[in-house]
Amino acid sequence: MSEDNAPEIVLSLEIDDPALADRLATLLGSVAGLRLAAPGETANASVVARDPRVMPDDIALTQRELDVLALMAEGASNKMIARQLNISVHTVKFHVGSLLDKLDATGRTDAVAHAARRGVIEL
Amino acid sequence: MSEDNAPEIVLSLEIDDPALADRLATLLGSVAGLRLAAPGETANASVVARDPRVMPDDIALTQRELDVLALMAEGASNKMIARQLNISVHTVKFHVGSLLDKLDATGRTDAVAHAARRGVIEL
DNA sequence: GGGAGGACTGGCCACCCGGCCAGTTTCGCA
DNA sequence: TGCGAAACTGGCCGGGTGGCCAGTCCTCCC
Repeated sequence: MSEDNAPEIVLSLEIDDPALADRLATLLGSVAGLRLAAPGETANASVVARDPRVMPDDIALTQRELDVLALMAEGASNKMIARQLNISVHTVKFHVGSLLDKLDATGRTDAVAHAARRGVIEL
Repeated sequence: MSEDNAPEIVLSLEIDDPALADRLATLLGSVAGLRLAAPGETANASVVARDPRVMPDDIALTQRELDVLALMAEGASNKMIARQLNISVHTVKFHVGSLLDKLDATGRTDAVAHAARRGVIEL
């Protein structure tokens, strides 16, 4: 591997959709410095795809709500989210309120748990 | 792209090891037909790396902390947890404090997210 | 017997959270 | 051209949260 001392990255595929798995295998198979794991081989990382069936009725969250939700799941406070998204704390609270409403949650912790449960977000 | 009607595959990276994440981002970023997800964006698939070093073992939580953690994941407030466990709110806050410390979390939401990520609790 | 750790409780306090009220702009759609 | 939806902002306020201090019990173990 010449002067490149970094070893190959071994990737395993955990894809439900056969078509997507095939496309990814093709795309990733031709990348130098990267290799797909042999059956049973321990990989450095896995490519996982959540089955679309798990997301029955996406609870119609807006893009902004999704942004806020993602940051909430990181444990960010309203102030941090506001800074991150370049909006005011009030706007964050507005979106959080909508989130609590749509996700039928009693607080931000509950909202993140519900969202993770129904696959809206990935922890 | 010509006759290739297949849309881009959007990949999100969930890698603990910064170095590995960086290498993967570089490698995957130059693959045609494939794109890395923007923050908060919903991806077709995720590249996850469970680094053994990052997961030392179960973080030695006491039974009481596990009780509190489970109720926290249900979105329960300190007052609710106290009632449920027949202890005072002060004791709940004491356990929550230990949880935040052991899970390296900034708040209760972050704590349940971390716990769920490393399999301490099941959502 | 004495030390260590866990579980438990209390007070105090700054800050955060969520809900309420109010308003604005922009966009698409009927 | 109006009308709703989405995004955004503000003030106000009760209650929740988390960090600090303090203490008491109990059990396990050296």
